Amino acid sequence: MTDIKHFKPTEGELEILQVLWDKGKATVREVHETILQSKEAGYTTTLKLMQIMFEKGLVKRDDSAKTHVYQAIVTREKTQTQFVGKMISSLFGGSSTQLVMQALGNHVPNKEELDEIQQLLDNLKKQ
Amino acid sequence: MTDIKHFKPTEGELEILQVLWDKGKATVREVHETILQSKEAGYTTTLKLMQIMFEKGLVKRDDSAKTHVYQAIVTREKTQTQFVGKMISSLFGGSSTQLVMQALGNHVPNKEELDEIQQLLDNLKKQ
DNA sequence: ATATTGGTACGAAAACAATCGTAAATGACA
DNA sequence: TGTCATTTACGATTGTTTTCGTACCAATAT
Repeated sequence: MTDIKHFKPTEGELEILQVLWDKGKATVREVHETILQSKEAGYTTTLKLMQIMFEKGLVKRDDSAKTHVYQAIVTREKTQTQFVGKMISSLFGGSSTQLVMQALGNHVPNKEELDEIQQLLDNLKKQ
Repeated sequence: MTDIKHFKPTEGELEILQVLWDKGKATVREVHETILQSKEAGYTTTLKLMQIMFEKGLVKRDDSAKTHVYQAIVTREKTQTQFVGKMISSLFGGSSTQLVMQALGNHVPNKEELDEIQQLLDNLKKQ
């Protein structure tokens, strides 16, 4: 039995993960600069949050140089699955189809997206 | 300009809303009993939460009798839209299609569901 | 009448998350 | 070497959400 607990990232942690997923690796400053583009935040706030994420095992870091370089440990896919699953059960009565209908109904995808979904749908039908 | 603020329900509030949406109307006890089926909780905890939701305007209540009867004000649909939207932007880089793919890929819908989605897809294509 | 039962109100504590000020460490470089 | 800028470390504060104890109230049964 492994001792790995999988925390659900908080909202603030999610913002940081988003940046790390995009960039692959990033320093606190890089993450902070990115986050600044969409909201007010103090540098040490971001730093502290990333330190906490490190303690939680959400990210790893290379601290061989003065400026630490962070990297996400939890994957985007796993986190998406985690949140989507939670949402389906807490808000869509367990029906993923309901969620799909909601998402499609409220957004209006373009042709490429429609084709992509159609393709996935065709694959599912073949089983 | 209306003065209506739309709060994002917390996790605990969501559990209660779920019950109210299902039942239409319910007393604190009914909500509490239902919640007990899936997790530990004290009665006054549920009560307090529902009182807070009342103050926030998430629910209304009939307090003409000793035992108050609660009812959701926010709709399931609006709340779903709110959460799905937030999730798309915070976890799927703004692409609802990505969310749809995720949900479908991880669940495997049955034939009825597939047909339902296909139908919606067909409608979208006609535009 | 009074005890019992089942309900509401409410304040306070506990748990969790986010923010920030300040100190100490590190490295660049005049 | 000594100063400056940058960074990490960390504690404290603030804000929010959840939990719960206790008081109080109303209806009912004894």
